[in-house]
Amino acid sequence: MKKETTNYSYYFNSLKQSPIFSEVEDSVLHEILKMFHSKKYLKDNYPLTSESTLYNIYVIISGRVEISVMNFDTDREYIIDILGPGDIYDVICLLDKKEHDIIAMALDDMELLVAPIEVAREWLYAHPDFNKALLPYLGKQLRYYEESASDLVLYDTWTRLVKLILRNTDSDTGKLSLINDLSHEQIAKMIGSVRNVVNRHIQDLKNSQLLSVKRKSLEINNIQKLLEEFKKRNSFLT
Amino acid sequence: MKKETTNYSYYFNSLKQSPIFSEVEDSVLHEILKMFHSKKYLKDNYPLTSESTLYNIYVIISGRVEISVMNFDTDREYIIDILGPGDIYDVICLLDKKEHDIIAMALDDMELLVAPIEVAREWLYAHPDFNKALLPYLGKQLRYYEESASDLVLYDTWTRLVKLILRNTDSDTGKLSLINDLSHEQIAKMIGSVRNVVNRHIQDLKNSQLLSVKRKSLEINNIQKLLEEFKKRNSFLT
DNA sequence: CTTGTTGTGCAACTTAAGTGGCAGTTGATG
DNA sequence: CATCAACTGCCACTTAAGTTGCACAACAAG
Repeated sequence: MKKETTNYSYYFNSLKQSPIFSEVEDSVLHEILKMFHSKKYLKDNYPLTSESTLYNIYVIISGRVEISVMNFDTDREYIIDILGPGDIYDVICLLDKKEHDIIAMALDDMELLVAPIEVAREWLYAHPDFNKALLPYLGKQLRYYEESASDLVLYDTWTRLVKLILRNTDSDTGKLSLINDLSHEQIAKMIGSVRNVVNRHIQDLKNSQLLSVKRKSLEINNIQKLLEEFKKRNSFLT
Repeated sequence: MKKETTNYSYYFNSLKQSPIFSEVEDSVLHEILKMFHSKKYLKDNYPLTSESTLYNIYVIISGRVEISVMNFDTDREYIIDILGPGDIYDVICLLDKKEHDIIAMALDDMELLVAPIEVAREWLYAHPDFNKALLPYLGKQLRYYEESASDLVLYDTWTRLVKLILRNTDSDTGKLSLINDLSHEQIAKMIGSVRNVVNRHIQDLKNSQLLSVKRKSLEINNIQKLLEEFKKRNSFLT
């Protein structure tokens, strides 16, 4: 992308806001942005195929991508993660150069930056700031995946659902973000369960006045009471 | 550790065999080894506390460590991973400096190398070879955790058990390694199930002549037949 | 050799979670 | 504004997986 490109400074500032690029010096960031070009995708499209991530690296500028895996024998699906602005994809391919067989679907209309992944690997050595900022990002990913697996084994579906809700609640406003507009089906796939079970729990939470439920929208009524109920069921988690 | 230390060359060669240090130049590796000292722990001890991993980094020279998490309300335990010679612990703390609350138990008598973790963080920048070798290691970890979570959602206990067995089978000798001497209880905790269920499946596999079972020992009788049975139950995994 | 501990096999049972089905609602689309 | 697809709420039902309990075997330690 050339400096003259329309929206150049918009993309530059977007990168600046990503934790991975924010520590990189402006001059280096201009250097890096040179190698990117922008792409747009519409909601419900599949912008990041397993093939393309072997050769390209993507930075999300706006919109969300749902990353999932399928069992085609049972038609069961598990949403591993939802990526948003500032996230890099696919970080695993960046590290080990192997194919990563997943399904990536756009949850919103999206803007991405794309660059050859081999070039991004060079940045790791040419730009220590980039390298240095990537490591904590990887740590966060490792913790997230590790906790996902642990939760699936150690907690029941009610607890996993409420953990998901609490994790995505803005502590200031008390509003849900990132998952606020998902269907029960999608929520179920995020916690490794099925729509029906999630719906049962949501009805219970609604009946105990803890949640307000509308089509594709959850809202916490009383976060204190919700936390209390959570602790009652899982006393050891303090 | 000084060059004069007994077993210095033994430790040096052990590091050389770890994928993370094998690419590091000898002179640099001597530099690195300077900062380590060795420690021994006996089977069934807890060598790596969550506290100690904030300040220290460990490299396993011999023996295995079982990494697990607990739900103290239900007494359920999940064995996240088993680390062996060449593995670093705790890689997550190395990346993000935060506490990692897990239980690490020695499965064998063990030798470890210990160094201050802050020093190891400096190596990342001082020694590009070390940095470069760490990244694929992190990629492997990410894939492993991601697959663990996916498996828990997408596959039944039989499939998870057989996947565990197959993953730990040496493709040359056909023998089990790493998990060969675990109890059914431990195997269950690795696949997120319970002893009783694992035992049921193992009896079935024994009755179909696929496994030989002794106390704390599993052996595959006919890997071809086992793979066939596996495919029959999970046709889409080719 | 005896004793105690840990691991294994097996059976009866309970239950959380998943399946299937359907009616009613909502919102998007032409 | 009529139609259709997607989402939701609620049933009754099934089942894989987990629980409890116990007898016996293997091994380790004194």
